[in-house]
Amino acid sequence: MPPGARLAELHARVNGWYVREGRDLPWRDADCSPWGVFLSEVMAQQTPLSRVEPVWREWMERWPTPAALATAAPGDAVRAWGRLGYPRRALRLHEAATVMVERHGGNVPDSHEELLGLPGVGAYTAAAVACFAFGEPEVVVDTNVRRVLARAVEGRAFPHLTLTRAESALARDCMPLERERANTWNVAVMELGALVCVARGPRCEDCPVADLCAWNLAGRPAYDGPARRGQAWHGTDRQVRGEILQRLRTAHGPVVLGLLEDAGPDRAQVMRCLDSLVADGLVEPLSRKRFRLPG
DNA sequence: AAGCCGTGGCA
DNA sequence: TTGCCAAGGCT
Repeated sequence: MPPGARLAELHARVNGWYVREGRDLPWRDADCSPWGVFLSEVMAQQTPLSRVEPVWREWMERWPTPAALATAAPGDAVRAWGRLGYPRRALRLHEAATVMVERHGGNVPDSHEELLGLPGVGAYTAAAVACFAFGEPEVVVDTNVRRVLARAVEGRAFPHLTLTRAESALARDCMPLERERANTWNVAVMELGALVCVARGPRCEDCPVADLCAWNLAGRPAYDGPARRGQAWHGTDRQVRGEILQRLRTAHGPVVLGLLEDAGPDRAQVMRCLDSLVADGLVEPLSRKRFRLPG
């Protein structure tokens, strides 16, 4: 990307904006544990932070350390997950806590590589935890960062459908070299994407780099790439799985099959979804006709 | 590597 | 109402 002076200006503006406007989220507190950061990153996957915060507080109070969660039944994690969505994340969090106890002395590992070895942790989460919990200058690329760079640098309304090598390289090249600035930059760009450079209705009037933004300078041209295919919902297995799990969450003990069969209009589909939930470890069959969250 | 995996708010 | 989108990961 741009020559050094332009890049330095970008860093100064974005980092300065973040210091003024960044949200005071609990996992951003200086005294928040790495476990708290780890929890927040997994909960935030594909999930608005407004929904994450109350659940995060409950979990931190109930399971303040990896060891505490590892001691709980996986089903307790699934129930406490509530309706955050993608409940397999709750299961993986429980598994990750177990791995931390067994292989990392009960601590969240501090390297990108070790973090990547944990269930439910991919490139983004590993980088985010290494950076936000341990100060490592990893390249953090999430949907917000991708959108900000697509606009500010590439002059496009949205990034490509999938993360490309070129995008990762661009993100790396845009990061400040100095360690502390790099750490602030990572949160700051994400925050800018979350609050100002949003997907729909970007608030360019409030953007600290509007006069440096390639997309804004080009007159904010419309997105011209391939259509982003939205995911269907009504009638899908995901909807039925969600309904089955919700019934098990709200029940306190085992639930008989008869109370699950009408979780969707198609009984065959419901049975298929029940099987897939069992296969995923989200549901435990006590017999052919009684089910509960995994104990 | 495209498709699947929840849920709810907002335009 | 319908579709889009949200601090992605896994197969």
